[in-house]
Amino acid sequence: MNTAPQPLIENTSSASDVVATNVSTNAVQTPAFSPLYQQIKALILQSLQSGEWKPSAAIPSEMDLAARFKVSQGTVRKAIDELAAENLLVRRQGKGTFVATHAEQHVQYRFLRLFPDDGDLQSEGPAQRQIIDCKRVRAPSDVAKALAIRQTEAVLQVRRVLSFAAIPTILEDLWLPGAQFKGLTAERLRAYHGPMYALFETEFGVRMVRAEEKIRAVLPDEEQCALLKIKAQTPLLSVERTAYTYNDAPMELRRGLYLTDTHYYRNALN
Amino acid sequence: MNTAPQPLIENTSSASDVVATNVSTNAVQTPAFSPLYQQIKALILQSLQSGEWKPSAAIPSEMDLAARFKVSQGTVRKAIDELAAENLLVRRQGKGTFVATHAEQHVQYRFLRLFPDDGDLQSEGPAQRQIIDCKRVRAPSDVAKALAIRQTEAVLQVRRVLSFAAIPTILEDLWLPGAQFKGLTAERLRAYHGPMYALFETEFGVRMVRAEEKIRAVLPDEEQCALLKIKAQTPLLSVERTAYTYNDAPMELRRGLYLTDTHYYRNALN
DNA sequence: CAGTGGTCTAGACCACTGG
DNA sequence: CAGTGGTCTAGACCACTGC
Repeated sequence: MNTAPQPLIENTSSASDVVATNVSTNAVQTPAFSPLYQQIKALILQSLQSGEWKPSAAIPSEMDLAARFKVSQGTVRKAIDELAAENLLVRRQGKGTFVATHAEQHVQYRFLRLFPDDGDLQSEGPAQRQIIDCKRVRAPSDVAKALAIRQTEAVLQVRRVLSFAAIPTILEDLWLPGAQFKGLTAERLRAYHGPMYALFETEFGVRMVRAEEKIRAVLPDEEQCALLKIKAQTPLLSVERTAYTYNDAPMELRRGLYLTDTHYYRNALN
Repeated sequence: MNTAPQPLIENTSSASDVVATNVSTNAVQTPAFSPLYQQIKALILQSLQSGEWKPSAAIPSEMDLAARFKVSQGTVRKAIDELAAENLLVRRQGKGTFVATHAEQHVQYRFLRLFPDDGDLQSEGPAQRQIIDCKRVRAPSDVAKALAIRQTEAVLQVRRVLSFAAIPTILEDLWLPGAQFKGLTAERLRAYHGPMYALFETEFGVRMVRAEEKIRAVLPDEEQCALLKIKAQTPLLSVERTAYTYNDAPMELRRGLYLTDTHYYRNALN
């Protein structure tokens, strides 16, 4: 289990052999000072990314990690604290620290901010999902740009409709890099029950870690009206999401149209 | 400067006189365990709320606070860490810890999530502001509910238009509880240059700490079209914001209409 | 009861700021 | 140079979980 202790960057040699200190390079004055706990954080991140610890599994205890990295428990703790704050890890007192997952989340749909006007939660039950299409295409230029791939590369394009209480509410198009999602088909999407991002984790080893959304108000075209069963001139929320895995690598572009007659997009500002 | 040490709740008497421990009440089994640093956090919060430390001023050093509260520096540190994470305090290494403010913010408009399509920042210069109206009215029922006041109470209603590069982009109506904002007039709003929330801080001692937004897509009515100088059937983002001071007390209801032709609402998901 | 995360302390040293 | 926040350690004890 325990791999060999990883080398830690010593910014300078000092007291207890691994204490971080500043190093004044003569080169381009980049301070480049990195605290020990940041280095530990990076090492834990590596293990997460490499798949050493699978989603929903427990990572080693703080004491174990402290021994492995040859630092104090407090330093490991601070590293884990940050990773937990970023929703990459989940701490559970008395049990351990676990790799976060999009499945078995207390709130299904971690990234979906649409809520019904009345009932507080998305407690109208899970959305009904209808996969319209799933095909392999050459990446359009805007998609290629968003996913940081070349236009010559293939992407998977999925179109689906989500309904709440049998009312079509969300029309989504999403694009995934073909390289990472070989073998994804409409059938597999239909067969899977649970969040799509959970399927990505278990079937393709791709973990969506964060996302950015650009929101606009738009009017739908005829095709969109038909799919959402709405009349023309119905204003819709256009939600363009770019989702990222580790290392800020974009892995999904998603364009959603949200019907906001009986739902609203909720956002908290701090 | 230093007030007398505040009493700390001892969940049980233990080692060093103020260590937090669980107390098993025989009453309704509420654990009611509160770590020391949470109590310290609450005390700091009190001082912020009472105005002991003004916005943009420095609070006492960690060592001073530790002495004042009779706890270790580490405990004060953890309390301040959380307050900084909630944007109530701002830490500056080598200088001190300061009370956060809506003025002199690195990004003006802390709560405004609208960005231009091209230029990354809101670097098209500050928005041009036009105060349309500022009047005192009896609180409509929905406003009263949002502000947690009675319908019989007076509220200030402000209407304004924000323009970017001379293009009207945001039409906002906002309601403020009359009790806290006595003497606010259109003239004073026009005279003040800087974020409105900064004016609230300096002139009325009201600090907006967090907010929640409900976002929808809507079509404007004739009056709104005229104010924004757009043609009918232009879809707009409807952004309804409730802003809170300390203790989660709602202090503002704001309804904005955003033109998203050349701007978008940006949101980060973690 | 052992093992895990959570809190608290005391002390040392580092990095940054400003006089 | 003194003062501030930032990092790191070592050790103690507490709260929670599950066997």
